[in-house]
Amino acid sequence: MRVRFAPSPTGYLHIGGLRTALYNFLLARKHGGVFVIRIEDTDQTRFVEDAEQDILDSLSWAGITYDEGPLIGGKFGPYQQSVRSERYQEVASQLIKLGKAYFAFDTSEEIDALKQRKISSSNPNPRYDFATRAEMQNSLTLSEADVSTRLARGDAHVVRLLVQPGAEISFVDAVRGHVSFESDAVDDQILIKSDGLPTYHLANIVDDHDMQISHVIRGEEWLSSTPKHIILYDALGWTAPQMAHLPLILSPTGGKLSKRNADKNGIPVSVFEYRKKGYEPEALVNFLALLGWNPGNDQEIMSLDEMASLFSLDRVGQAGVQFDLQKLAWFNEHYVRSKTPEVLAESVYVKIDELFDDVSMDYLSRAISLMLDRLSFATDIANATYLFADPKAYDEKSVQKRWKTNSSQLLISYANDIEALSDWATDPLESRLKELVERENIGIGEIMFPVRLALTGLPSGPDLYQMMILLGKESVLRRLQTASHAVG
RNA sequence: GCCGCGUUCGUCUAGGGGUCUAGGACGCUGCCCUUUCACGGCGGUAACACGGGUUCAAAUCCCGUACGCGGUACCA
Repeated sequence: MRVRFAPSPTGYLHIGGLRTALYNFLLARKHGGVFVIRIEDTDQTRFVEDAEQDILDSLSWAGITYDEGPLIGGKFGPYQQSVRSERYQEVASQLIKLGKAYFAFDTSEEIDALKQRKISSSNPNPRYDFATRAEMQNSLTLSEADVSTRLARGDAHVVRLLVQPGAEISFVDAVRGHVSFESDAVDDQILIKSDGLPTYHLANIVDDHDMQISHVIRGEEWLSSTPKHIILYDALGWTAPQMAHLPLILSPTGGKLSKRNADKNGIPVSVFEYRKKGYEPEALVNFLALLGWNPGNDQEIMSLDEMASLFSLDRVGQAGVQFDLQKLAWFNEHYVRSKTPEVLAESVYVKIDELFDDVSMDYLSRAISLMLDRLSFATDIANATYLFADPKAYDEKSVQKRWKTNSSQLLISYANDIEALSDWATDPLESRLKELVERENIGIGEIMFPVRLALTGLPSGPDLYQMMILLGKESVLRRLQTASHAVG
C-alpha cells in the first residue's frame, strides 16, 4: 500500500488538509504501507513563498511523519511537480498520439464569446465539450497543416482531454461505494496550460501512477473531478488507484469552512494559527481524527498509535461534518492536564519570563502543578498573575459583599500566628487558622475569604494552604499586611 | 440550471430489518464533593428530514420530495 498527501503550496496548511494528511498517514501506518508527500505547485499565479515550509512544519508539529517526499527524497522523486514538467509533456504527447487529447488555440476572449453565445437560463455554464468543440479552433477542426504551422510559429495553445459522449464512467469509492457519472457532463478538461505546465488533473494522475500510489484519499471536493481522472487512466491503459473521498469539514453555521466563514465564527483555519494559540498537537490531531471517522466503539481519547491500529476507511462517514471549537477545547484540556508540570513549564517559560520578574523554572513548574486542572491551555497559567506578583487590586464586588469590619484585624491576627511557624506546611497553616476561628468564635469563611482576597485579589482560586506554600512565607505575610491596610 | 454526494440529539457519532421505551461524547443543566472557583462523581435535557412503498416487523431496504454540501476555471 502506498498513499500520498498532495498539498498545493497556495497558502498555509489548512485544517482540512491536516485531516486528509492524517487519514492517509493512519491508513499507511495501519497496513505497514508507505506515506508519500508530494507538492503540487503547478499554479505559478497562486504560489505562496513559505507555504511549502509551513506545510512540512505543521505536519511535523502534528506528529505526522512521511516516508518519501520533500527534504528526505525517495526513489520516485523529485516530489515537487514544478520540476517534473517533462514527464507531463511526454504523457500529454502520448495522449494526443492516441487520439485521446488535442491541441486547442482558442484565446480566453474566444472562450468567453463561446459562453456568451451559449449561455441561457437552462444552461448558465456552457462548457468546452463534445457539443461545442466543433465551433472552436483546435486540432479537431483545423487542418493538419494549419495546426503544424501554428505550433511551429509558437502560437499559444493548450492541450485538452477529448471526452467521448454517451459513456458511463463509474468507480467504487472506499467511502461512498459505487459512484457513476455520464461522460456528457464532463468537459474537455485542459491538461496542459498555455504556460506549458500541467493542470492538477494531468499532473496528479501521472504522479499517482508513476509513484505507484495504491489509494487516493482526498476531500470530497474532488469527487466530481474523478471521472476525468478515470478517463485519463483508461486512456493511458493504467489502472486507477482505489479512490476514497472524505466528507468535507463545514463551518458551525453550515457552509464550507472558508477563511471568511471561519473568521466570522472565531475558528482558525490554518494549522499555524493553532500552533500560535498554544493548542496541544495531540488535541488537534485527536479532534480532527474524529471529525468524520470513529473507531466503532466509545473511545475518544486516542494516541496516534492507537488511531493507526484502529483506523479503516469503511468507518469514515459520508456526510459533511461541522467544526466544533468547544469539543476541540475539551480535547485540549484533556491533553494539557495529562502532561507533567515540568513539560508544560518548559513550553510556557519564555512567555512567563517576559511577563513577570524573577520566575524560576522550578517555581513555574510548581505553580502549574497547583493550577493544572484549571488550565485549558498551558499558556493560561499567565492569567493567574497573583502566582507571580502581588495583587494590584482587590475585586470590588467581593470586597463589598464579604469584607467585614473585623476582616483587617483577623488578617493581622492570622499573620502573627503563622509568622511564628517554624514549619511552613499546609497542616500547621490550617490548624492555626482553625484555632483562630475558635478563639474568635467566627465562621471559617470569615477568615478564609479575606485571606484569599489578600493573597489573590480574587474571590476564587486554588487551594488556599497549598497556594500559601507556593507563594512562601515572606510573600504571604506581606500580602496579608498590605490587604489589611489597603482594604480595611 | 445541470451533474454528483449526503441527511440519527444544538454538534461529533453508535446503529446496517426485530435486542431501539435509539447508546456514547462535547455543550447546556440539577445534585454531591469543596465553607472559594475549578476538577471529579452521580443524574437530567435533547435526534431517526418528510411522504410513499416492501415486510409479520423499518432509524435500518426501495422510490419520491425537501433541505444541505460539493463541482460546473488555462485553481487546486
